[in-house]
Amino acid sequence: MTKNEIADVLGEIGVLLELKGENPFKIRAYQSGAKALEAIEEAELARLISEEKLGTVKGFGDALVQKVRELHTTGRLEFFEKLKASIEPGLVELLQIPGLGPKKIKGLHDKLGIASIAALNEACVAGRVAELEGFGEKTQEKLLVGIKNREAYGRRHLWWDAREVAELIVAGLRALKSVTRAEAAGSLRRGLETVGDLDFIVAATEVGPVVGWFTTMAGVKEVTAKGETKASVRFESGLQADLRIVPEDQFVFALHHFTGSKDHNVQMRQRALARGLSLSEWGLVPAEGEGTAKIKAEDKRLRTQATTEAELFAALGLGFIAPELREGLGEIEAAEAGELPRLIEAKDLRGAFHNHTTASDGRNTLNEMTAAAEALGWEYLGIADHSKSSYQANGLSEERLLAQIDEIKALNESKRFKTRVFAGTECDILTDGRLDYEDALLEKLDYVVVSVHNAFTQDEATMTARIIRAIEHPRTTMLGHLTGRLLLRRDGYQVNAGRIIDAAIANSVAIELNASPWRLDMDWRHWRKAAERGLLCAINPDAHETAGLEHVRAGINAARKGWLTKDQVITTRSLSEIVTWLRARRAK
DNA sequence: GCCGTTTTCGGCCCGACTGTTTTCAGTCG
Repeated sequence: MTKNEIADVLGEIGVLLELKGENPFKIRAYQSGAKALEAIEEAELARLISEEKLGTVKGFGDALVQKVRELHTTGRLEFFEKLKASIEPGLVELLQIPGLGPKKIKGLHDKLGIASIAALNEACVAGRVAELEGFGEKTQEKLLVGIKNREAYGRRHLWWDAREVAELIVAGLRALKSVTRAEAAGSLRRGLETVGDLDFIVAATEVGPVVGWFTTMAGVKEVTAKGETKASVRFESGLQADLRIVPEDQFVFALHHFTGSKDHNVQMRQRALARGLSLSEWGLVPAEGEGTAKIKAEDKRLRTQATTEAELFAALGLGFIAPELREGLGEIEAAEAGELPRLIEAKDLRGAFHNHTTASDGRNTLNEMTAAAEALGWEYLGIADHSKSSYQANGLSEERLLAQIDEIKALNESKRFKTRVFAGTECDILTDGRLDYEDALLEKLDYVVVSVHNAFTQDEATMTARIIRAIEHPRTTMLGHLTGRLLLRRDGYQVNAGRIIDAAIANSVAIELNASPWRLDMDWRHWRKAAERGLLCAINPDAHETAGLEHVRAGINAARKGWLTKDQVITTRSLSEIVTWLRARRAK
């Protein structure tokens, strides 16, 4: 069984144990085990298991080591199967209804036999839920609303879309007279590829006008909460936004708390406790110990003062941890050791390689795309239109590609733009791993991006071998979207990422971080280790129109989440360095 | 189930909110 499949099983065990009313810390152990597993590479896991070293990884004790080993070697886990059989499958989906946790679900199941959302809906409508002990009219009403909202608004939103909305809201909040500070927090600030809802933290001298503006801004469909210090609204799109207003001296603590992630916060609080301090959204105060009086949060003399997050981290002996790194994946240890990466920034980018024009399925011409790249200050723009087999995308025949090469050559010679254009292709990887053009034609190009666009249902071994064969082709420069996933729409094809990364490193082929907001592929979770081992990243917007070039911003985000530095990203290099790099690759 | 400058047991992050109760359990972030 693969690493990700094992992680899924561990996560599922956590959910099932939750429904069983198990010890929350046991549940957490499974969940953190699942998460830790995701951060390990496939081959690394195999090595740890065969050398019996998995137990040395933080979070894996005897029980988890045994279970992971059983799953890895046999693909099954008796414990899991028995557990699954002991719980009605419908109960799991009930956890998705806000207000329902394991205890209430157990009550509903034991007393009313409810084991599905449909059955819950029926019981609520019939008024049977309100009669239960521990439930009431209001709970019943809330559950009905929750069921309805789940259907209408249950989905997450692309980071890109959420960011657009959030930037307008932050600007609006900052423009209010009583607002001294305003920031977006949550998974949006951490740059996660999809966002559940928006969180805004505001410091203000007066609460009323802020809540008033927030609940009446354009696009608000429904005000779901409105109080003294917080408010929640829902937009037409289904996106929900929460506002929290705090005194100025608490702003940094609230911002840090609501930025999360949860795992990061847990580790930060543990660290605080180890130093005799208690960290919360309200501040950093001496922890209550045996026999000491309860610390009043209002006692300012005891509170740590911080006006920036850097000061908050410093108070716990840490360097500033960028929001993108706050996933509880080792950033605190790195900060303590002074080994945080100097993360790539948007201004570091000098160009990109994977872009389309009207020659295939793009919506802007070569000239328009080049003008747009020049406006962004890019030193170079790579054009990689689809190859002939991508018939649905108007892929280029040999003749048309040759004509495009000439067109690009003429454009460069005309010196019409400061931006240098490279002639490339997004060459289909055929089902058996061969490339879609003959070598003689590929020779004429500055570079070659290879991508999978068909036969998505091949099994993992076949797909992996197919891609590796393409990577081993001497003319291949970089691999396009590793999995072909479309966020919130479809999963990627099955690939063994570890083996493909190995092959790319061995063949000096870069892997693309496709910056299209609905791709962000290869996933940020792979990048840290892959880059440490020497894999080069190319942040490519996969632009199909001029506006699409700006998607590199989403790619920068994902790269930062993957701990990438400027040096690890080829598209930060200058034009002359790129020319040298491409020439060296062609000579290999 | 994990873990150890309070180490092999007894902790494990913290506080608000809600709805239900009449002092608090459950849920949420």
